[in-house]
Amino acid sequence: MRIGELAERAGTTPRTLRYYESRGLLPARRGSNGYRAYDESDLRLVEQIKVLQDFGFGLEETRPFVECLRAGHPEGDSCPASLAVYRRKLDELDALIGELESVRAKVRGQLERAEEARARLAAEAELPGGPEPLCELAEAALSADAAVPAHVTYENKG
Amino acid sequence: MRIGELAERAGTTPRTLRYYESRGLLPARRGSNGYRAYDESDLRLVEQIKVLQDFGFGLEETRPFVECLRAGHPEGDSCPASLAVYRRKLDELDALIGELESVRAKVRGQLERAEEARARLAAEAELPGGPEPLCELAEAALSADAAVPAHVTYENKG
DNA sequence: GTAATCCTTGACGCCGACGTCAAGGAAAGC
DNA sequence: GCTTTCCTTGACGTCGGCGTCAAGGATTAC
Repeated sequence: MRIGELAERAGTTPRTLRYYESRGLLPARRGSNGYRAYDESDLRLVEQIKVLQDFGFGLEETRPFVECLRAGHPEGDSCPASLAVYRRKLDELDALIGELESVRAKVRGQLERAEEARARLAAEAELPGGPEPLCELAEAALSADAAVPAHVTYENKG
Repeated sequence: MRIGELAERAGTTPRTLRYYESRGLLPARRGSNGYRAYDESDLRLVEQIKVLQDFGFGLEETRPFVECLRAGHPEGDSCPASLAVYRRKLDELDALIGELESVRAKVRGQLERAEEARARLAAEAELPGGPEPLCELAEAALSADAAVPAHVTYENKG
């Protein structure tokens, strides 16, 4: 099997497979014409990498699984090193999820506080003798130096 | 206030502040010597950006907050555009957290399955007439072509 | 005065996992 | 034989948010 077929069967691209090879994850035999030659076991390697990538594993983290398979084990996670990666990833996931939930709570708190503040301002505006109700955009336009910035200069690009 | 002082007071670096300016987030007046000149209101802008960055907001997502402050509003989230960003971020966070929890469940399942498989193999090895207990590493070393790859070729680096 | 520190702009580096383009050889269909 | 498709290597581009270095001018401390 050549690189194009392996890529198609694995649902990826030749470029990706060459990249894996460059990282030492997917060594390839060569035919007499210089073309890379793969077999079914290579398909398993690529599939293993794909599954882990979908889990959010970095390429380096897939290495123990790939080497486990290449060593002849039935599954990529038949080796202790792979299990260690699983456990480390679970810890990372727990930490990350915890942080994200903390952030979500804070953002939600900010949103609620800001909405309440706006509601208060709106209520005051309704009251007789309240402040002039200024349009959001109009307010911005009132101060001259706060006009739309036309200077947007991107780095290294003009 | 010059850029170094503002950076220090905001807990960031001059490079970062120049970067914000290049993105149109933090316009700076200039002194007669060409130095950037900032005041307390600029410190508020930078602090607003920092808070949102800590929440995981991208720089572009902080723009409505910064423009809101620059328009003279009391808070960066006093404007509807900022609230919209809050809501969008909450949705993104919910989606992301959900995905991560799904991945965590899958990884945990994989870990448990793999641990169970190893336990079964260990138990079989204990039984009389069971298979030869092969060392994890020894097994890998047995197949010659699966030896440690010494070819690790990094892209564009040798 | 002079050395140390601050400021300026410009430009390249970094990380990760590839995408994309280029120049050229091999293979496959007709 | 000819065209199209596939393969090869090499090298630059992408995205975000800066870090870091370079060359040179301004300010400040002593």
